[in-house]
Amino acid sequence: MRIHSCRHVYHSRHEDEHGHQCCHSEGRHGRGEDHRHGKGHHEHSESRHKGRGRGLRRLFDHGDLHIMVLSLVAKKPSYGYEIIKDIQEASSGLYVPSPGVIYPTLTLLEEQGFLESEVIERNRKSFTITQEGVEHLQQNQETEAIIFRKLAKARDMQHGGNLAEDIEVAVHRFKALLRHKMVLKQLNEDQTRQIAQIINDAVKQIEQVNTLLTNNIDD
DNA sequence: CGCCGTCCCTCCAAATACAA
DNA sequence: TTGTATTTGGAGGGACGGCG
Repeated sequence: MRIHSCRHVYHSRHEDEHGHQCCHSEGRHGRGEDHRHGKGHHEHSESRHKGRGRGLRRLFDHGDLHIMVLSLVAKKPSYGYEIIKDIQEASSGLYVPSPGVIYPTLTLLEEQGFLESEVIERNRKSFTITQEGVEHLQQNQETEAIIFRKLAKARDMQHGGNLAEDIEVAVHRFKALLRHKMVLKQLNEDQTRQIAQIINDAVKQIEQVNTLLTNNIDD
């Protein structure tokens, strides 16, 4: 999972309230991998946490996202962008799946016959759940319940919802300070090394905090 | 009307963890 | 060690709306 990093899935520029464009060129994105993984998706195991890790665990286990997407589409027909926003909202911004995750998932679910799509206005692909999808969702009610419990816990841990904002402010201050010092060439080689060490230590600590957090969510 | 910003989707390359 | 599954970021592009 990602703790609301400054990645901006499709974040528009105006959404960036401080006017800073944290990364990227334009808010557009990607496809994950092709959806060859046809078999054995939905078996459940707590021990499997694949993907880009660097010590950060995913919020969803293997196949959980499929159930989450099915569940959201079952409630109301949706298109990819809306599903991303729904999941972001449901997790209070703690987890924002990238388009490279959502679109292949939607395509896969469609290929499996659990969803069907229809191109609506503005070339959006609106997905609706099929009877097969409803049955599949019923068979995975327990998984669905676990997912929503995780999301509820994530919401609870948001301390009123401004956690991510606090982090962003801190990062902003940090960047401004560093930039200022570097631009003015106030850092010698030794100081630069020291700062790099501090940053690396901080990263380790943040990873530890995140591990604790995701473990709590799993409980 | 043209420019620009935004929305939405698709494709590609790559990183990472885990299983075989 | 290799293959697989999952996820990410970057890039490209069509459609649409607002504005000068």
